[in-house]
Amino acid sequence: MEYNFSEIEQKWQAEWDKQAAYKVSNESNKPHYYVLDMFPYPSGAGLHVGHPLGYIASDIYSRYKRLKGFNVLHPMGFDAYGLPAEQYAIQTGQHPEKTTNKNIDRYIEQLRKIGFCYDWSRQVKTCDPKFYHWTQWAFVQMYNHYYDPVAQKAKPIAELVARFEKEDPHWATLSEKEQQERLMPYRIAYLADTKVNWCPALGTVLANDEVSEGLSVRGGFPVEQRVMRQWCLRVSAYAPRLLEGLDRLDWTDSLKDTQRNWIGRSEGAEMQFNIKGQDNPITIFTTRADTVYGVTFMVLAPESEYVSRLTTDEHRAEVEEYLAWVKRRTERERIADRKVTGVFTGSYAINPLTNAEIPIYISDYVLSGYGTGAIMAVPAHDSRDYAFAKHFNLPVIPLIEGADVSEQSFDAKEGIMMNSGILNGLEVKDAIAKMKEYITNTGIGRVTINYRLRDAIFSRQRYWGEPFPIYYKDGMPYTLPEECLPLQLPEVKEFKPTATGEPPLGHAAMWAWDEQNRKVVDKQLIDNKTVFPIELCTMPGFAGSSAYYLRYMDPHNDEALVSKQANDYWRQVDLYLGGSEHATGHLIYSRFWNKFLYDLGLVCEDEPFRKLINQGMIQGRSNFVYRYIGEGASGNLYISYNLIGNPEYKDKVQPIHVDVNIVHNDVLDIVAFRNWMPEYKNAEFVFADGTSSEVEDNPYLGSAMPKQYICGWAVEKMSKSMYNVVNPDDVVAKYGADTLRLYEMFLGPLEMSKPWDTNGIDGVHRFLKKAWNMYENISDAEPTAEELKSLHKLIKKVTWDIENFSFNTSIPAFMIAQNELYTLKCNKRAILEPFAILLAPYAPHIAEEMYHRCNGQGFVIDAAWPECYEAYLVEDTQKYPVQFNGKVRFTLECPKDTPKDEVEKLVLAHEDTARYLAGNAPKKVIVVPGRIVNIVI
RNA sequence: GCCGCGAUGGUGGAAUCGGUAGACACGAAGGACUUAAAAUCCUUUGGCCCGAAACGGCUGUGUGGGUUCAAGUCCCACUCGCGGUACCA
Repeated sequence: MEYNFSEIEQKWQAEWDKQAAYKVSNESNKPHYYVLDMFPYPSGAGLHVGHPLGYIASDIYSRYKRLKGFNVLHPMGFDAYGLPAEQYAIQTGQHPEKTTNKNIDRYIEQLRKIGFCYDWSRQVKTCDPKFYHWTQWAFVQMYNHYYDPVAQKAKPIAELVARFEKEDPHWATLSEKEQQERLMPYRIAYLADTKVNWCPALGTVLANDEVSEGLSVRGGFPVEQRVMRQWCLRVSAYAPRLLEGLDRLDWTDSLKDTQRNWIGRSEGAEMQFNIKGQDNPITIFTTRADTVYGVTFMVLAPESEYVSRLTTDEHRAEVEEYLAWVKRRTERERIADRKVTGVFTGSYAINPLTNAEIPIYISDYVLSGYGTGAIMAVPAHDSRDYAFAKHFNLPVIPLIEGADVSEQSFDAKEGIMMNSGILNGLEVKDAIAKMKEYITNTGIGRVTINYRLRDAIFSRQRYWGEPFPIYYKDGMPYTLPEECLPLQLPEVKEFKPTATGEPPLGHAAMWAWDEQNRKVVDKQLIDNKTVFPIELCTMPGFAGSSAYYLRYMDPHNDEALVSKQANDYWRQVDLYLGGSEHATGHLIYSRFWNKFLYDLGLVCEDEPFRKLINQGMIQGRSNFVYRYIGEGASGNLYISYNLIGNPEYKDKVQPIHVDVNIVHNDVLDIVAFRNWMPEYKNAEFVFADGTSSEVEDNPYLGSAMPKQYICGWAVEKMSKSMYNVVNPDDVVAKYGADTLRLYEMFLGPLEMSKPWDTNGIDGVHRFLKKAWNMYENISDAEPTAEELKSLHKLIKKVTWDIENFSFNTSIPAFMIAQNELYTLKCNKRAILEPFAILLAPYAPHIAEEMYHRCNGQGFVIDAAWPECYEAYLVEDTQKYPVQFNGKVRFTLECPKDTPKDEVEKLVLAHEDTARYLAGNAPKKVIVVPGRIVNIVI
């Protein structure tokens, strides 16, 4: 009976569809479990074999949970807004919606072939007005709330207004515009002039997590700093809760650490330094209050608000020149060229403890966005201050005993203080505490906590994103009424910025808000009395992905993002799978967004993702042919990889990428190679045996055997240009979805990055074939002890593996069990039916067919997970009582038919162990698996 | 620089609580079947050594130390690789 995988897979996929086997209900008396994959951005290239890795893992877990009797929510959708579709639209004029939908269709088709148990009826896509309705709605809520730092939660802006009305007699006298301006800095979604990452090539601003080393993450274009009026989200207000919440999550330590670093909590103190000849002091932030006696200068960030006040007339020209120079530099230049620069302001500060006069400088190594944008410089104990001091010849005062600061600073937070007045003789840790106490008591400063996490810039000067439900009246923003949402993305003639530099929505004709009639109208009607302009920016990519997991709970609800009942039932994502690259972006924003909704009482859990697993990246495994470029080279001759180290070819070959799809087990298909590209049409080879003739005479009948050309290989990123992209469709066509699923898991631990190497897929395919063959003539006979042992070993192992996400080690267990059962010629239903159920999460199609061959009723996906009975696993052993040195009596457990002299040998072999055990008097210790030594004294 | 992770045969990897290192698979070599090939099946496969034979000996998990009756696993120092982050005061 042949294993016809494509027939089996098509049959069961159709059957599951027909019976809506994966449709999930929100009403069930079963326990609930929510398994989620990070939804993909549907790129034009389609899925490659790396994408499904996490999906397969989560699918296995979902199916297992279902077999364990849970009502499992396992949905899939699409993060449909994104730059590539818009860039493509600018180049080709094709509407991004069209290309996006096309890509989504392709993704769905590819995903369906792999046999995932998604409830497709719950599919979401972020560019659907029914979906972004709730993205816009959440934004409106953020606009209408402020963060109360005392209560540590978001509250309606109306409460703030009420407070102003009550406490501030001025409030009533303010104009509406003035009132709005006053409220703006409190709102959770607010407009502000901020320094942003502007990417000229993309024509948009980017969030911090979208920039890496001065280049945009998408596209790698240079980014520069600019001050612009932008929508921002007050993520920083949630920093303490985002940090604290990590302790309650079942995430890996490395991911939590990444988030902790990104949030960047640091305890320190703000201190005030008086300015010589001025009334107002300046405030600095430091974590080293203990070093205040060693301050020899102060430094301001170039953008600091103190700069203009502290610059004296005689230094003004020099300062302005420096500021202009700093402004001209791109972020990238600043990172690449880190030489010491700076300029003296002409002013002096007074050290509050020593009363020394210390010069105030400006330098771009101080950042305006962190702390107060001004520092006290302690060159002896900070390497950056040290470099600055050396460059400008400023004094260095060592504060820690025994620290040599003649060559470099001593940055470590340890040692005994000296030259430090009241702190002398104290350990650094105690000195910090004492100085904090001192400055608090004297009013010089106060203890504060600083966070590195900044507010998220929420505007994008792009077309393909969610429009802001905002219009402008008298220069101030107003939200559209909630019942008018969603504000649909309008059509535009062009996807580029307008001639006047407005974002692409500037091209939209129907883009004005008629306040009285509550509808979108032609922008020519704008009169700023009843008809107003609408916001031209759109929301960033993370807007739609921040709460999508809630939408799956109740995807067709037109009244709310998610109903109270649906949210109360599913609560939160129990298991979330995705790449670790989202650690500082999506996973922060989602947590923030969820906490905000929690504050509003709209969701019942304040953390969205209880357990999170990062699957590793699948890298490409490229293959190479080696073109001969030595003497007399025709440019047409390719040397087999095993020969390129030989003297005649060494350093005379050039590696060339070859399509991995025409290479099998590193052996090149030479016919396919010649047909691959015209330039290889006449390719000639030196084969693995060192000869050039393509065939070998066959001793039988003189027919010809082709010879082998071996390709080299390397691990690289999976990409078209390296010709190492493997398409899951091809693998499914050749081996079947079940083999693909099994093999992706077999490749290695889920969380590790590893190259995709098709070599070896035959192994798991063979396993399925062999397993399949056991299901030919099924008997009702009673299983033997051996058969039961084999099965229950497998149950124990596979159950453990799935619960611990160690999917890769299950496949060998299946192979071993299959082998044992095959050797026992086992064809018994009592064994084979549970075997099929165990296999079902991994290889659902073949398992379904196997299950039905055992006369299983219904679907295998609804069967009950078999239970492991330890009684079947007991080793067949016998106990031998032994005397040792006349003092210690122990029982040796070993296989039943071990001869007597063998037992004695075993005892002697463990003499040391026995002696040790006797001395420490333990009860029972495993010496060697299967041979247990019980010591009784 | 800082934080995190990793290093085991020709290859991917296993060893789940400190207890027979190399499971399982690929590849390779040899064999069976076959006119031949594919498919399938069987044997061998970390290295070295002794031997007529073996349930034989030695060595072996990046390097150097340590703890332990026992270390791939724990501790210290280092080397290399990967990922994140970077003037965060």
